[in-house]
Formats: sequence, C-alpha cells, structure tokens
Amino acid sequence: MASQVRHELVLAYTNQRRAVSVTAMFDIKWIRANADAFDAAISRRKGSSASAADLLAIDDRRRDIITRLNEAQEQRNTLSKQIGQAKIQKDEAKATALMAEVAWLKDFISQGEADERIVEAELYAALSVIPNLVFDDVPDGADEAGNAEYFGRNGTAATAALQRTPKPSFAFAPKKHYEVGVAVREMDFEAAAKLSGSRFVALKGQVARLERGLGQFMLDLHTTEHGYLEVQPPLLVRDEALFGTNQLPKFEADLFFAPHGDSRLALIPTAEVPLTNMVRESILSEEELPLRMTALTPCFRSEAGSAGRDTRGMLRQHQFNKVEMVSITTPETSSDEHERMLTCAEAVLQKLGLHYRVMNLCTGDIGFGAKKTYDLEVWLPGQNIYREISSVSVCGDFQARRMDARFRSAGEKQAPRFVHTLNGSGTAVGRCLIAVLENYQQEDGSVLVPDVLQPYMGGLKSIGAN
RNA sequence: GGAGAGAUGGCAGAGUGGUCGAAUGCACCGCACUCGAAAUGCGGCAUGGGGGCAACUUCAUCGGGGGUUCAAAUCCCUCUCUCUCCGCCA
Repeated sequence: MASQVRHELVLAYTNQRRAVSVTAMFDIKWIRANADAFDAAISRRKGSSASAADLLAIDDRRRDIITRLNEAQEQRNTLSKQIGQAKIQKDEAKATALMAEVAWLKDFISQGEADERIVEAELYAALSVIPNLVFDDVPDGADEAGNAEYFGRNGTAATAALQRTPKPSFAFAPKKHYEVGVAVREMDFEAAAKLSGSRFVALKGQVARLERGLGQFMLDLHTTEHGYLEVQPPLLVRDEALFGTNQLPKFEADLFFAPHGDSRLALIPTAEVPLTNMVRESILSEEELPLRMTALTPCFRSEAGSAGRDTRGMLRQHQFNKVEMVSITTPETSSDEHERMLTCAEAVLQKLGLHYRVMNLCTGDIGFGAKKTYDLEVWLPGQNIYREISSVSVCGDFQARRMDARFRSAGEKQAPRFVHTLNGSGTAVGRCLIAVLENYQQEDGSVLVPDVLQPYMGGLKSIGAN
C-alpha cells in the first residue's frame, strides 16, 4: 500500500469516533473459522471482491503485532512497578538503574503502537466495505429481473392476498400522475425548479392536503394498530450515524451534507438512519425488545448517478416524505419480525385499496446492509407498471455491530449480544400520492379520495372536480 | 455567540502521578439462615483484544482522540456531550 494512502487511511481511522472495535464490526473471528463459507457467501454478492484469505492475512499481521506489543508492555509494566517500589523505599540508585533498563522499551512500544494502528486501519477499511451476507432463500440474480414474487411464508399468500385489491380497470386511458387534471394545477414543478432546480416539486391546495393526509394516515395506522412508537428524530445526522446504517463509507455520493463548524451534518436519506441509531452504543435489556419505532420525515437524496432516470413527475425527487418503521429485536425473533413488518407495510396499501405485489429481492438488487429484503411494488396504471413503494429489510446484526448496539438477556449471566435491526418503509408518501392519483383518477380529471383518507380531508370524497 | 463548571463500573459516588481496573453504597446473581419471605451474613458481579484444548494468563479501556512520563483516572492539547449565567432567537 502506498505510504500516502496509508497515511490518510490511518488519519481517517484515528480521527473517527468509532462505536465498536475493528474486529467486532464484521465478525473476523467468524471469517477465520468459516473461511470457505464466507467466500461462498460473498461471491453471491455483486460489487464485492472481498476474500477470506486477504482479510485473514491482514488479521494475522495484526495479531502478530499485538502479541509482540503486549509482551513488551507487560515487561514495561513490571519494571515500572518496581521503580515505584524503589521510589517509595527511597532507593534512588535502584530506581535509576531500573529506569535505564526500561528505557529501550519505550521506543519499541511506541513503534508497536504505531504498527498496530496502521494494520487496524487497513483491516477497518477492508471490513467496512463488505456487504452483508444474504440469507439462503434470497434468489440469485444480476439485477431486478432476478427478483422473485413473494407469496407469503408458506407460498400460499393466504390472508394477505385475499385482502389485496385487484388490478383496476379503466373505461378510459388512465393518465400519468403529472397529467391528471388536479395534479396539473397543483403540482408545481416549474416554481420548484426556480427555487431549487430539478427533482423538486411544490404541492399546493388539495394535492398538498392529500399528501399530508396520507402521511398522517400511515403514521396513525402504525402507532395505533401496529404497536410502533412515534418518534420525531433529528433530520441532520453525523457521519457516525450514517456509518451505523451503512450509508458510509460507500454511498457518500448519494447524500446531501450541510457544513457545520469545521465538520458537517448530513440530511437524512431515510428515517432509518436516526431511528436505528437511537439504540447505538447502548445495552438494552431483553424486556425492552422488540423495540418498534416509526417516524414521518422528509428524506433527502442526491440521487447521484441516476441522471436521466424518471425525470418527469415526482417519482424520483431530491426531497420526499416517507413513513419509516424500525424494529430492534433479539437474534431469535428477527425473521418473524421481518414477516410482521411486511404485513404492516402491506396494510397501508390494502386500506388505501391500492393494487400491489411483493418481491423478494435477488442478490443483485438487494441493498448493502440487508440479509433479505421484500419490496412492495404498487400498480401505477398511468405508466402501466409496478413501482417500488416500500422496502422491508432484515439486517441481522450487521448494523448493530457498526453501531455497537447490544442487549442483555434477563437473568442469564452471559455477555451482551448484538441486537438485530430491521427497517421498512410504510410507505413512501410521495410515491403513494402518485399511486392514489393514478389509481383513483376520473375521466374528468378529478380524483376520488380513498375512504380511509376522507377524515384527513375534512370529509371530501373527491378533489379537483370543479 | 460570550463566560464558567463538569463527564469515573447497571446506578450513585470516592479517588490529583507509582501494586487503582478502580474504595464505598445501591441494584443484580449464588449460597447460608427461614415453613416461606423480609432482615442479616458470606461470596460473586465491567468491556474489548492477544496467547492457551482448558485451567488460566496477559494487554488495553475511568466521555473520544492525541501527547508528556520509566509509570496517567490523576498533568498537557483537542474533540464531543451535559449543566449554569449572559446575549440572540422560532
């Protein structure tokens, strides 16, 4: 490794406030004991060239340095204590002799500490960009074409499917959301562009109210029927929080940052960041779990690299509202919680009467930190496609390790274990607005208000009919 | 924005350079006493890393990082956070 690169690596490493030791971040002990399994698992992931052999080579060097350093420190500690004894006994001659004896260890130790720092920085850099390993039932695939429709745990789609709204049919050619009459008047892309550039929108009047009502409806649903605790989190967060939920170090380009003193704060790309990090650097008691939190927040995404995609309408914006659900669980319950969270997200679409399907994301499409992800894709008749409106992921202990979030079992005298984390949108409000506009549009350009939203619209049954 | 005070184990709270990883109290766990409980007594009770099959041993950690020293909870620098007062402000 070039020395300049190494220098910067060490600097970045030592200046960062790390929540967890380098070896705990991604279980290097597990890799050591299961090298083949690691290589097999990581090879399913696109975008990672990590290999157990490379990682363990760094770790072997690290352990070798530590062993030699520890021996020197032990010697120094022993001699230092003897010096202390001599001083207490006023035996200056003996103390001076001992100090001469220990002198050479000083350089040896500081060199060893420097070496340790370098090798830990290397290991840290290598481990921090390894994606989570996925579950066996995640389908293989190169891109979204490899995703598999999911019909429930037993493959029967039993209850959920029965409550799903069938794909609607129209007696006229349904318009895209930004062409629907009321939206044409009340989705002001031009004004927003003057203020902020492309990928922003100003909603007005009844459409603005509808968007607000949607967010309120979702939040109320999760807090009253699904047992989630409402949280209003900070919308600006530190780098450490972003590291915890794995936006950093790899996906910095997707974020907006605000300068702050000599540092910076990021605008949250999703409430997953603040909600999940609520438990960072803490040891929960098992009785507190599962901890379920939800929030309605704006989300900010730079969308670097997606130039030209979805430029029309408000499908892909730099700013949008989203209701997020986060669960903190024990390792034993996280998979059940994943299914549960999926039904919580589905409930939103079912109550709104929106047609959708559930996809089990394949290895080529799943996110960096997830072990398994279900996407809810809502039907957009104006565009004649299914579009992602919610993503529900189980992360295992991947984020917990990055945050140092653990729990202690009641009674049992064992060391604290890492919690498991899950996150899911329930749902993206902006995209849900699109779905309502397209699915409930009438030929005259007005839009019917879904029953469950009418209380949030002052009883209005339709908007834009004037 | 200005001035000052702080941050020690699950909690409270001692400790200002030398057997301090850290007194004491509370909480918690085990045992004894009890028909049972309370009270009492005895013992245990941090995290991470290295070595070892293990018993065990060793290193690091007193908010984070860096430094001085043979030796740092204790001295210096810096960052973060908390509190008090002043100013400003939704």
